[in-house]
Order: sequence, then structure tokens, then C-alpha cells
Amino acid sequence: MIRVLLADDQALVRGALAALLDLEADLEVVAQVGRGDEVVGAAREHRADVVLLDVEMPGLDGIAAAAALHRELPGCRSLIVTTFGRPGYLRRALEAGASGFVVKDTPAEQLADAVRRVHAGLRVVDPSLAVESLTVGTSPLTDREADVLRAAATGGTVADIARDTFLSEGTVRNYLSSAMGKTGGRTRAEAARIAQDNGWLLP
Amino acid sequence: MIRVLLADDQALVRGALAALLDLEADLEVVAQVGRGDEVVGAAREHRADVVLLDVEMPGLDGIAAAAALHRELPGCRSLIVTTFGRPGYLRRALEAGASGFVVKDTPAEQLADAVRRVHAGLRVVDPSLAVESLTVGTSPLTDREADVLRAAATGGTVADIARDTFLSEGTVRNYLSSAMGKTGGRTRAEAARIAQDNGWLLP
DNA sequence: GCCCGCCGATGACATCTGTCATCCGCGATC
DNA sequence: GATCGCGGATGACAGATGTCATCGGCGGGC
Repeated sequence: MIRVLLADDQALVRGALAALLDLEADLEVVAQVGRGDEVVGAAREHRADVVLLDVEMPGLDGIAAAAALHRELPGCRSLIVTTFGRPGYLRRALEAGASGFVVKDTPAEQLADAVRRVHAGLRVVDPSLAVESLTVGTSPLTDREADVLRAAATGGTVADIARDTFLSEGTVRNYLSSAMGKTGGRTRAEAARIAQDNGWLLP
Repeated sequence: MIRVLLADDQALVRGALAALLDLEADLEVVAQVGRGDEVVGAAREHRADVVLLDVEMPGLDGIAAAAALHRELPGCRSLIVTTFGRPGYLRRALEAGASGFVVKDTPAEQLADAVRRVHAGLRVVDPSLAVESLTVGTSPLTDREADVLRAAATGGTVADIARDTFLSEGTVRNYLSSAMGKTGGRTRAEAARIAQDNGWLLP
């Protein structure tokens, strides 16, 4: 019997995935959480074998949660299940020690199999995403550039971004400029969108 | 036996919801589709009583699909199930003839109940969202303002937006300016975000 | 008939952005 | 020790953006 923990911030999706996995004779959903920072505690308490993690979660994102799991409970495997097939997410998930990565577009029948494979010690990776991840490559942005783009994503003025990042306005414009150069965006909004789509803006 | 049709672009979520609803003795998921423009056909073919609709779908958005359903199969109820609790979505869903509106944050146990209520001819509406919908009110934007904001959302320059909307650059700047005034945004990116969050940018 | 709002456009203007050169300090790295 | 990249900053400059006034045309209300 494979003991599964679900982590997703949307209660309905969480419950539905639980129903789906509980149909399998060899799987058992032993707990569910809606926040990233509750993952490790719940996994320990319920002795989970495999943890399904969404990326977007309050408290702690799914990739950071996978890293924490890998550190504190090395025997526990993690499988990222996410809405967005962002190449950067896949790369960072694998670096964080996740055992698998599937997008929510995949057929429902394959999920249980992915859980079994991960439990067996195999890696499960969406193949098309793996290819894209190679072509897109790792983030070209420096930490500050990413900070500034993150702050720019809400659409504020340079003054707003400067306040949020504790930088001078001129410095902000410099970082925006170099980030635009690296992403190929022609405005900061476009640069921010490109960086987001590639999964380069996680903390 | 209540015959249910599922429409959601994410196969995994679709399958999981099917598993969840099939646990109920009085519910039966008779079909699933991943596109909005396949909803009416599938509902007719499988004689669905209730259709669960996501808002974000390729082909046709969930609210437009609800309107089409209401027109062509008046006996068939629709229940919008969406990730985003945007006040404008709720308003437009009800105007389109949808019988219910729940966000994916709601506990899984309540979904089957919502389906039963809708099937019984009742309206099901997330209460907190209903309140917000009243305070936010209907969209203050004209059609063109919304067009321009939609085109602005990808982060392009004024020239890009002008090309996309077949307008002069000056006109685009005028619409952007008035949209910024109405939304309270201080840049077009902020205005676009605010309009999106309020659900004012659906076609 | 008149007024008002929306559409589409133009022109002028102040400000904001994006770009570039330049500076300093700090760690790495060679 | 020299070089390089990064963080942080300043100043200058061209071009993009946001604002406003103004125009003409069209349709809907009163």
C-alpha cells in the first residue's frame, strides 16, 4: 500500500485528486494540506511514501517544499503536479530533489502510474516539457534582476518598484534594462511576462 | 440519477472531478470535454442534466458556453466551477443563464450538493463572492477600452497594441488613458491587471 | 431637434522609461 | 595582483508614454 499525501491550495482539486487516487487498490491518500509550509509536518506525521505537490501554494511554493522534504525526510518521494508547464519549474524541481513532474493536462489515468513509478524510485518527467526545458535553458537573470521583474509584475511605476526593492530609481531602471535585454522583452511588462512564462521568477 | 457533463481544459482535473462525483450514488458523469465549443454537442448527445463548466477553456469560454447551453438546451442547468473568484465572472455567469457559481477553493464535499441543488432548480452562489460582486459593481469600461487593455496585457508597446486592434497609436493612448482613469491604475500594466482581477476582460 | 456618449483621430505637452557611460566597492577567480 | 562579474548608484539623453483639448461622425434618448 502506497501512502500518499496531497498538497494543493484548491480544496476542490485536492478532494477530487483524492477521490481519483483512492480508486486504485494499491494507493491510499493518508492526508491533505493546502499550504506549502505544512507539507513536511504532515508527511512525517502520516508517514507518507509519496507527496503530490502543486507549485503555486501559500506559505511555501511546491518546489521549496520538495527541497525541504528531500532534506528532512529523504525516504519520502515527491511528485510535482502543476498547472503551468514552465521549463524553469521543471529544472528547479529536479534540482530540489523532486522525483517527478507532471502537468495537469495529462490524462487522469496516468497519474496513479506516475505515483507508482515515483514510489518505485524512478523519475517521471513530462517528455515534451523536458525537451522545452533543454531549449530554454536556465535563467539568465541575476538575483536582483529577478527581484525587480517580480516587483514590476504588478504593473507599478519605477518609483513603486524602487520602494518595494529598497533600491534607487535609477538602479531599478538599470536592472529593468538589462533584464529586458536578456529576456528579449521590449517593455518591462513584456520582460516580466516572458520571465514568468519560463519559470524564472520563483523566489 | 443526475446526468453530469464535465468541461475543463485540464484533463487531470477533469478526471479527478469525475472520480469525485462518481462516488455519489445519485450522480453519474456521462461525458467529459476539454473545449468550450464542444459543450453543447456533448450535452445534447449524452442528455446531460447538469454541466460543470470551467471559465478558462479553449474554443469558447465557460460563460459563453453557459449562454449557448441556456439558449439551445433550456432544460440543461449549468454550474460554473472556476479557479478565479472574479466578481465580474459571477455577474456575467448569472446574466448568461448559469444556475450556479463555485470557486475551486470550496471543500470537495460541497460540490455534489451544489450539483443536486442546481439540478433541483435552485441557484448556488458562493456567498463571499456575491458580496464582492456587489461592491465591485459592473465593468465601467467601454468595449474599446476593454479591447485595448486586453491587447495591452501581453506587455507590448503602443505600436503593438495599435496593430492588434487596428487603431491609430494616438487613439490607443487615449483609450489606455481613460481605462487607467476608470480602473485607478497608474500605468497601463496596472490597469490591465486590475481589470483582469475584476473579471472585466472577457470577450 | 438637441444633447450626450462612444468611436476614431490629431496635435501639443510634460513626464516617464529605456539606454548608455561612468563610477565605487566587493568577492571570486586566474 | 589583475581581472571580471555583480550590486548599487548617478547623470544625461532620446524616445515612449500619459494627459488634455479638440475635432468629426454616429446613434440613442428626451
